[in-house]
Amino acid sequence: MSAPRRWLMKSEPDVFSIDDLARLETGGWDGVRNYQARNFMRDMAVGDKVLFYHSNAAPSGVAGTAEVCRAAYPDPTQFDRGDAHYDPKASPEEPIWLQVDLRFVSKFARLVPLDELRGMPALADMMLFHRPRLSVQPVSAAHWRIIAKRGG
DNA sequence: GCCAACGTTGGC
DNA sequence: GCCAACGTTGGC
Repeated sequence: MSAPRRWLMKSEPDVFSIDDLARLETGGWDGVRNYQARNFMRDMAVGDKVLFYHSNAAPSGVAGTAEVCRAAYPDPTQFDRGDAHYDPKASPEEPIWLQVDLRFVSKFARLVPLDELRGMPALADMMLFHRPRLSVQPVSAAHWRIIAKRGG
């Protein structure tokens, strides 16, 4: 088995925060409606490590870590007419959107804010800065170590 | 297959 | 809440 890969996944803390994941222990990452983000989730395996990023927050930044506890499967909200993420083009026979489930691992002693990440030359090629709207993205082991150290 | 219009993300 | 960036849709 290959070493677990590393990812960054964004969530608005008003909707679902690191504290919510800590309380629930596991959570489903549904509602992703972007093809590139979906494809990254398709590549995930159980045990992959995830930086939990708070977006649209004050401040935004990396709040903790999680791990993939269930590999990609069809996101049921795409079939639910009453759901904000309903997709009329999807069907149970031909699903379009995927989700993974995450298990809480750690909450950082301090949130590592975006502007701090941005100020670090060692992180300059993070996808976070070059694909600012991508909500699921890979993270190198080196970048992971730097960020986790900052989080305490 | 181009590209304008539109909708959404996410920093601030 | 504003709005820039950018992904997606749809007319042609």
